[in-house]
Amino acid sequence: MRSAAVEQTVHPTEAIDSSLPPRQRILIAARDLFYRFGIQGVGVETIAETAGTNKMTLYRHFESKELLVAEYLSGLAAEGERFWDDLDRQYPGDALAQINAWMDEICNQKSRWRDGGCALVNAAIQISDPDHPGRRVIEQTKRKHRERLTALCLASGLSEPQMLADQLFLLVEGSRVFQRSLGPDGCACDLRALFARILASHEPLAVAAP
Amino acid sequence: MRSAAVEQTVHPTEAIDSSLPPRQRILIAARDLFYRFGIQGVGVETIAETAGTNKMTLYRHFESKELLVAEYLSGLAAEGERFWDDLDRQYPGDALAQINAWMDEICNQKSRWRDGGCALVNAAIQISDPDHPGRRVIEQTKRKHRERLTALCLASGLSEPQMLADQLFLLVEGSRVFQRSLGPDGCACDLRALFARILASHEPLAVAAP
DNA sequence: CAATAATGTTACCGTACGGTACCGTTTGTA
DNA sequence: TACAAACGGTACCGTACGGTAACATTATTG
Repeated sequence: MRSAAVEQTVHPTEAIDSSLPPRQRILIAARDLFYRFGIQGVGVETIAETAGTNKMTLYRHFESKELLVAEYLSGLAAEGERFWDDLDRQYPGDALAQINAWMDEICNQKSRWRDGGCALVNAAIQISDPDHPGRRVIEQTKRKHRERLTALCLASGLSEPQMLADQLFLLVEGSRVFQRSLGPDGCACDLRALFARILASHEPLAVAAP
Repeated sequence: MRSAAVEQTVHPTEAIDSSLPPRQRILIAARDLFYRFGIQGVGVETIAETAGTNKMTLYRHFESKELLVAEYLSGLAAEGERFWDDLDRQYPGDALAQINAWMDEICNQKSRWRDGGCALVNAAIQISDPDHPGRRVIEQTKRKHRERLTALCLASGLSEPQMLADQLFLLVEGSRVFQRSLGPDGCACDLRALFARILASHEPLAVAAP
């Protein structure tokens, strides 16, 4: 990343709360910058400066850039986990409601995810080294998310639950990555309609045409 | 990319036909290396050496790395276009057969695409600069592929063709990117079964349970 | 206050990269 | 054979990056 790219950006990385401990500020900065400019597109120096500190302090908290990346990804994983847990807490025992809430959350992306795709997927593509410590995090997290959705579908009483889960899961993965391919102005597909259609086609009682 | 990474790779980039003109060899090398190690993960020097030439000759044929990347992407786009054209030539007028052949091709990935996801998607994620000359190629190509699939679905006589197309398209995008998130050993979903299920649910005559 | 830990500052090292200048060598072709 | 175009080789420039050393400064805490 040319340091110029930081300055000219529309979101100049709104100042990070300077009362936070440096380590946390660094993670916040890393999260923002890695997501916007890519892992290889951001240098540690830029991260430190964005965090209101310097490279030395960064290296006192993180052994290497690789491990900083791994912790960045772990943070995303934890956030995802929290999201699923909240769903379960919000609609306990009601799998279908949880699925619907999950879909709503996906459609209202702007809040939790920005329009640059799934950060874990992006990282998976930006990290070519198979031994990178972040890869484990990505693989485990993605696997777990799929399993949680599968469990919900199984509990929902809908037909062919495994297929339903895969269909929904891949649809979301595809939708987010397609958005990224089209650029910020490219209008993607109508996810809400697709969700509804898929759910309907998995209704346990076969709904025949009138 | 550490040059060590090239040596230790299992596929040491099987030698490129040295009778080809340098420009073509460079594009072949670039295609292989960009795909395996990422665009930012490969230096021009490595590309030139892999192509059996040197950096100077590379810069005699390509103004900059950016433009080399753009041409790399254009090559992928052209190949995709050829694929769709071949489909139409192979099953002229039979949209459903073309759709099925497309699905087969996707499922037999290993031939045309390797197991590292769609190169265009990967590039879209690896290129953060919105003014990169490769972005136009990516956006146009992805849009066009979606349109071609939509056209086929419209001509197929299946119900709700636009939704069907989006469902299939996003499913494929998601499947390939999910594979990348899981790593080479992670078993993905059963695409064939999902395809069949989706097609069945779009049969124009409502098929009721017996 | 004293002592210790955490942070800031600056300078630096080694390496890799994108890109270019210069010159020698091959190749094709009139 | 002669000449021009294309190619190979090498050295180099400027910059950026990951990472470290050494020291000054501030906070904590007893």
